[in-house]
Amino acid sequence: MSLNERKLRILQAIIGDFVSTAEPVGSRTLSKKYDLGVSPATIRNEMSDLEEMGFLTHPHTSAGRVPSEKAYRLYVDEMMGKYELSSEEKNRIAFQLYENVTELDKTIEHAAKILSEITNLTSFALTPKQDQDTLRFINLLPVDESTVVLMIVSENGQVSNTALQMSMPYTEETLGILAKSMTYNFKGKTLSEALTIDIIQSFETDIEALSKLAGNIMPNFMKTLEKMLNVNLYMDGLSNIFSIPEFNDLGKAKMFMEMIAKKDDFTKTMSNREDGIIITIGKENTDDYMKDCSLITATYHIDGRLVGKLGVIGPTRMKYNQITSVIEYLSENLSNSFKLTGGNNADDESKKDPR
Amino acid sequence: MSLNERKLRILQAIIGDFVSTAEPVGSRTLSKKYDLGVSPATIRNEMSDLEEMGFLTHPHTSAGRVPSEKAYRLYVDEMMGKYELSSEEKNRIAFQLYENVTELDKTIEHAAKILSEITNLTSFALTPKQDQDTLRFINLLPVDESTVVLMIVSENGQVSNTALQMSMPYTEETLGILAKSMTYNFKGKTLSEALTIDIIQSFETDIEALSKLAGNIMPNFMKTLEKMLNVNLYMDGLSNIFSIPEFNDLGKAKMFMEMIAKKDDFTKTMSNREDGIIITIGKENTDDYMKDCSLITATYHIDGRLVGKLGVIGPTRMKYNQITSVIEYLSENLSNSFKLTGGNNADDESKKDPR
DNA sequence: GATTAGCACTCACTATTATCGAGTGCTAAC
DNA sequence: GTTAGCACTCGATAATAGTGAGTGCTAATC
Repeated sequence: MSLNERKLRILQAIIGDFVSTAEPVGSRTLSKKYDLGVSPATIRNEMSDLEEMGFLTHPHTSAGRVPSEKAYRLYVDEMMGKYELSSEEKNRIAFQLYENVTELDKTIEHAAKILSEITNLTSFALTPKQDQDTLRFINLLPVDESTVVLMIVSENGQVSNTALQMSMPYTEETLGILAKSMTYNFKGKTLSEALTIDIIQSFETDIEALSKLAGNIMPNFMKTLEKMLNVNLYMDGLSNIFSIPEFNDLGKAKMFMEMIAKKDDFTKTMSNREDGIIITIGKENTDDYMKDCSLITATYHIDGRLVGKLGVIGPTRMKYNQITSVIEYLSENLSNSFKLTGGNNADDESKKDPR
Repeated sequence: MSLNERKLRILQAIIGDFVSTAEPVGSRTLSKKYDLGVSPATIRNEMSDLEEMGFLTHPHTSAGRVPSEKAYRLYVDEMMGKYELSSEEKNRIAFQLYENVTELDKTIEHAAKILSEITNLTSFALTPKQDQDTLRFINLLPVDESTVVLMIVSENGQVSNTALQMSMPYTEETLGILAKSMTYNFKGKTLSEALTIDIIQSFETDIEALSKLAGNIMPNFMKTLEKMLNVNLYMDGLSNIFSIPEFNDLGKAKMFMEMIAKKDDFTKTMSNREDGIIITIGKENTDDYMKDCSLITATYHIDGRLVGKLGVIGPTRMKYNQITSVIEYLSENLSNSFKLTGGNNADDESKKDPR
């Protein structure tokens, strides 16, 4: 038994219908809605074959057919035509995204929002892993008698600072020397490399004052480095699950929410996914708790190097073609938007110094 | 008809029972579970009185009684005994909170998490409004030929910086003069004051190079100020709503989620609430969409000045006494934890410079 | 006069049964 | 190979009866 042209057409029609209605589709409906040129009886025979081949299943004897995960995989790999984004979708992505380009994190957060609004699914986005970023410039600035600001600038332009309340005296001069020396020592090292070095050791100097100052500042330096490596997870469209028939029962909705709420696990799973557009359907997902969901993720680049992820999670029944195109377009725009602001500026968020 | 001792005892018993079971409570149950010293028939009579007085309602004729919002209000105002936190609760708050004191935003986020875990409700926390914070120090640092970092330090220790990609030449000297002049002009002004000044105007100088440089930097300066004023909202325990009988129906759960998902509205509502511990029950809430919920919020202080909010939102049936105590204890600890780290340090989160 | 026992009545909830119809699978005719 | 016809399946919906927690009233009791 082979997957001839007609079988493929029928399968495609079933997938299309089921994806939009969420109802098992029967032979009569199919022959009425789609111009297949054969009678329901013939369709029934073909369906029966398709079921035998594993592309369709039966919720129960007297129900219509439902595509299996194997069918979705076939669809995604071979049958899914290119989806052309509507101009409304394109505008939305382009305008709303550019409108919000100020700070990386905010833009990423916003991208997740747009994505969930267009797809009506739950979306998420990860900020780039910064572990390939290298140090470029370190400075220590006296603000007043007891406050020093430690500032770190990375090659990618990440700027981080920490207000230190000093418990020991210092002079502007020693600070300057220390800063220069730190820059000299760490420039060009990746953040993770810098972290693995025994930093305090490496700063033994003969000048006692300097060595003491270094001992004071280094722990904070490392803490800050750690923070610069952080990946942030943003999610949006959580309440969309209530409009998805698959989760139309409290137990399932709850499971979904709980899966999503474990941010650490989720972040890990997502950052482990390969680059490019990746679609995993149902049981293809390695995590047990996602066996009922499909996941579409894409990578976005900044400077052709920094890599973040964004995507959606939903039931296996989803509009793979539309969503894939939207994610693709969005991730391209995201990459571009950061290129374009190049000549301009980039901001850094600020935090409080708890005294 | 007066609220005599016995009526109060009965009312309290009903509230207590209903709060923990979520089931309308009947006279027989009441007389069995609580030692009220009277028969069900008497209780029925009293209940009937309490209903007439507006403290109880009847879902339907043959059901038990349910406390009205008026009853909760009475309970909260007059009958609610002091709830002593269990040592487990205390430990949890104290340890878990201190464990995480690094950066204001992270700590606040963590506080929301602890709160939702202890109360099993949805919690939220707002970072402080910074509008009374004043400027203290402004600096411009050359990083390389085309990159300058604008750094702003506020009196509260907030540190913010922006990596600027310069489109015009500059010297270290002019940068220094401009920074000093900016500090001189803005020191002591609140962030919001600084924002309302026509900043560019105020920087007309006779030195052309300087004036040009200022024109280049000022827009970014203002953007950064705006960001320093931002209030962030953190939420946790969203999936808790699935365990609350009141939301045990998809429609209601959805409404709840959608209400919560409008972050901007929600943030506004919360920051408008008065200081101290505020309990609003059902229709007491001014926002229409919260008419079925109760809200308990508290204020936390930092440096006796900076004020943020945290609280929980849930059904009108909630453990007012426990939750109030937890929130109170948590907000105190939050205020203290920032005092205690005083001698130490405080970090600033870093962001990416998109080029 | 307050309290309580007794009892009829109410009404949500559950289980049971009947009905309906979309859909299949088989057979026989085209 | 395709199709019409038809019996059969089974989930979904509606109708019905039964159950029990709970009330409200009345009359007896303390």
